[in-house]
Amino acid sequence: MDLKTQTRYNARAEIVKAIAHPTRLFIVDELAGGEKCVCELTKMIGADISTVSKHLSILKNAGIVQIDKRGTQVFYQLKCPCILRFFDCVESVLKETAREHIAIVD
Amino acid sequence: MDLKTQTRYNARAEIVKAIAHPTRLFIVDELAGGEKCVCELTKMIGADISTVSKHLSILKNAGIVQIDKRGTQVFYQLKCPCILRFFDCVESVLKETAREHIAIVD
DNA sequence: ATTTTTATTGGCTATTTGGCCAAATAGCCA
DNA sequence: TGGCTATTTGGCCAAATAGCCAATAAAAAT
Repeated sequence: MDLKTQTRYNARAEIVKAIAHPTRLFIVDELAGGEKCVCELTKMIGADISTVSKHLSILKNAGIVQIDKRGTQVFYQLKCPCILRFFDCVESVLKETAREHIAIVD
Repeated sequence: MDLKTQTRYNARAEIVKAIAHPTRLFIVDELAGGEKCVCELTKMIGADISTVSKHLSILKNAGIVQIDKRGTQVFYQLKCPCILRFFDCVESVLKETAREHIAIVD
């Protein structure tokens, strides 16, 4: 694998890694319904606000979300809703795996 | 966030984490063109075969690939080619980010 | 001007991940 | 059987990740 190919896959992996966390998947799913501020997300998630803020900055640095500051609040919104289509695929992997496990038991 | 929701997102994250690595993204991309055995992939990747084998087992445990043993070789193939569609989205995030960076310089 | 609210950053620890090497396993052929 | 090839597994270490708390920043309200 040459350097250029490697660099390309590194860049892609950075983006995938950004959503490879339960909390961040949840955030992306929530943002699908429209922008939310940090405190709203924090309430839903139930972790420390500093933790949620760090998750959001990971998503922002990956270019997946963008921010809009209004007053003391910061609103996050999805930049590429195409990510949501991927969730259907993840879901189908889960369903297929579940089906196979059932088949073994039966 | 209740326990059930948390469990659901944990399961999803396991799958996303499985492809959140440059080498594993490369493997998935290669398998898009048809099954490959461990040694073929190892040659392309240029890492230790044990390293490649571990990457493959991560993909297998996540339910993304399946194996077919023939003789001494183990062939891996994509189980859910829908993952490939997601790559287009990753690519568009990268392009958009690049465009913004250029806009700052201009 | 001080306080309050909202959010980010730094520091710390615990855990997970990724890579290599060495050892073990499994099938094939002489 | 013994040797060869292909693959997996275990052990170890270095690096990255995730979470909390405390400290800081910035805008709004009193």
